[in-house]
Amino acid sequence: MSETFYITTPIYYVNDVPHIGHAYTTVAADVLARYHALRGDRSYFLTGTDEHGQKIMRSAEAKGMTAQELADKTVVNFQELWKVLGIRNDDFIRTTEKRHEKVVQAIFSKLLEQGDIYKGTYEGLYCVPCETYVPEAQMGEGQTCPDCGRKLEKMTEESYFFRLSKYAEPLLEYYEKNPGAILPRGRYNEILSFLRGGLMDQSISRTTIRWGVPVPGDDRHVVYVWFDALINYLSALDYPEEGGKWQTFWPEVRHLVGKDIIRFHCVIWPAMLLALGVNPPVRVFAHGWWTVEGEKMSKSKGNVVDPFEMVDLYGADAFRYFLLREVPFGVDGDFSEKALAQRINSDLANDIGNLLNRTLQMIEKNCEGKIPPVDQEEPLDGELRNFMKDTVAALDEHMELFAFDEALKDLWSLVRRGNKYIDETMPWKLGKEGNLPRLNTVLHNLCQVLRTAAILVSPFMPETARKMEEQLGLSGIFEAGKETFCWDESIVGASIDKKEVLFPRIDLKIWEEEKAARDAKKGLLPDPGDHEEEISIEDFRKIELRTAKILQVEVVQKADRLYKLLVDLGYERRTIVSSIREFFTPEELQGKTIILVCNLKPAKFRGIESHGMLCAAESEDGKILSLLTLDRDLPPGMRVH
RNA sequence: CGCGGGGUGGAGCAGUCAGGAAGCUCGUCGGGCUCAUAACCCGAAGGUCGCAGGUUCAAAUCCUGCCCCCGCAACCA
Repeated sequence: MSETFYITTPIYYVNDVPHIGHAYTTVAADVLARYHALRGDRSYFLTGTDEHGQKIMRSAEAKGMTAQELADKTVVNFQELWKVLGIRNDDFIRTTEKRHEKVVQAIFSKLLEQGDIYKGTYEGLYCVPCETYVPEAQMGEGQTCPDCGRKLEKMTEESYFFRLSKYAEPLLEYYEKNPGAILPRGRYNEILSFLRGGLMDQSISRTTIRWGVPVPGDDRHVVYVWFDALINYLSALDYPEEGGKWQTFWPEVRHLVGKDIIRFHCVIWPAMLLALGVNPPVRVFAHGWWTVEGEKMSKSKGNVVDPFEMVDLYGADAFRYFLLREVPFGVDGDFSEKALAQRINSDLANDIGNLLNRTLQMIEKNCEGKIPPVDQEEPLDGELRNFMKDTVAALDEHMELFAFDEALKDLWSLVRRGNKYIDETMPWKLGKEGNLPRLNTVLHNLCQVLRTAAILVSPFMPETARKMEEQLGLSGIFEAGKETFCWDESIVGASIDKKEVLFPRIDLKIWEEEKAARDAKKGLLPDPGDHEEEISIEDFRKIELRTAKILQVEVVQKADRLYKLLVDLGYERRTIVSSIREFFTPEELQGKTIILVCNLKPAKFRGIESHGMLCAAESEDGKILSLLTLDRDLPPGMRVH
């Protein structure tokens, strides 16, 4: 019995360059869609781009383009990435397409007509230069704009409103009946408590923005970008056309979203649908966010993960595998290239790659390159077969719950079972003993395991799965249907085609060097590693730093590197000893204002007591020393913070 | 009282909703094997489950209080 699934990602804002987050959601959706295809379900997988709104228009202007030109140019980044990542979406929708705009307008008109949209006035604090309303939560101190820091002004403008308030109750009722509609559970609770707090009507049009879908019959207004964007899920299915795809796939929806946009998808969107008389989505899943090497991803840190680069370096399949295996879907996780490299080694090279390789090698050697028949069964074989069955079932359950990491763990336990089976049966020994019937059986069983593994891994790593099929000398295994997932007698006699290993091991030593070289190229040096433990501001304040003027410089006798300096702090004069002779002449130092650590415990050098330490930066090779000085004039004795 | 996530053997995590012998991956150590990508298989060491109370026959799990970390106001999934 085949079911239908409509799988979506959010539509991505074309103002961005695609990063790991976009890749994550889209890969997850792709895996889901491929898995359903594998099971013989009918699935429809949509992704796309959100191209309207203020930000697009402004960055287009800055580049001397029209908004449409900018969108046309940047949408390609996403489409390219999906190609590179092996994403097999059924459709790609852009909110600037006619097919979308006309649906937005149709929905707007319908809701206006039935009173779910009404005209009112919007009041808020507005930043004139930025041309944007700033919600209270985002305002800077004293009602200033978070972007430009200027004072906000109270503005009133005409706006259309969506009667969201009316739907708090119906939504609550719906979710109480359908606890599976929002996953994971924590998000469900979050939305419920939000709904219990009641809802306010939402402004859904703007007169200050031009780049958007015009409000039908009132083109001083454009539809606000969120109202516009959400509708893509329906417009891509030809809603409300009679016989359109939406009638097949709605409401068996699986919306995959980031946790930040869950309110739009679990409150506003289903409310819009209820207003339209359409059932809310069956399931919205909010996944977590990635940090990078333990830190928040940000452009300024320069640590944004470029998916193109990752695919380039490690291959699309390994990247896809890592994203879904490393972290439970729905939880925040950390992306680290080293962790990726380690997973490639242990999971992909050692476990699955090696299992294929060693099995094929033995078939080549002992069976003339053809998958042998079952000649002599033993109890252990039945156990293996049961294990395969159990794996298929467990994986199916986990996929249903979007527990991709668990599903992969299930599959890997089978791969490990396969490796263990080799150890238990010792086929190389069977070969030497001439026990061919048993050897054939063992190798046959291993091919069954590999076939099953190829099938089950195919949604996650389509290219790898294809290679496995090819190397096993099989064909059509992904289309054969779920009844054949864990056994197919007809593989006997297939001519294997052993090729290069699936995943070569990464030499971590070499990898470290190459990584350092790459980072250097990006303008990032390798971390020197000599960091101190974190201190509090109180700790720092304990260090009394002051400006000090160098009055006199004397060479310290019987010491090659020391100067005795007399420094002026304004309120007192002190002697300090400093080992900077190889870097400066006395004349260079004379009269300079430096930064002095004043409360350092005095120490004796060559009999001279030093009452403080000057601050200087040293090059890595120790050849250059640079004194900390002031970039404008200040008298001595001033505190440094 | 802003909101949220988290604190479980060396590292990274699961387990907490529905209480019942502390689990997984990596790493370390020892052993086995030598078909295989120095890969595979087995075993061992290592944990007061952030702290303090409470409920219970029984608490990582439920309750109360506290401490610490990390996100959210910005390119953002």
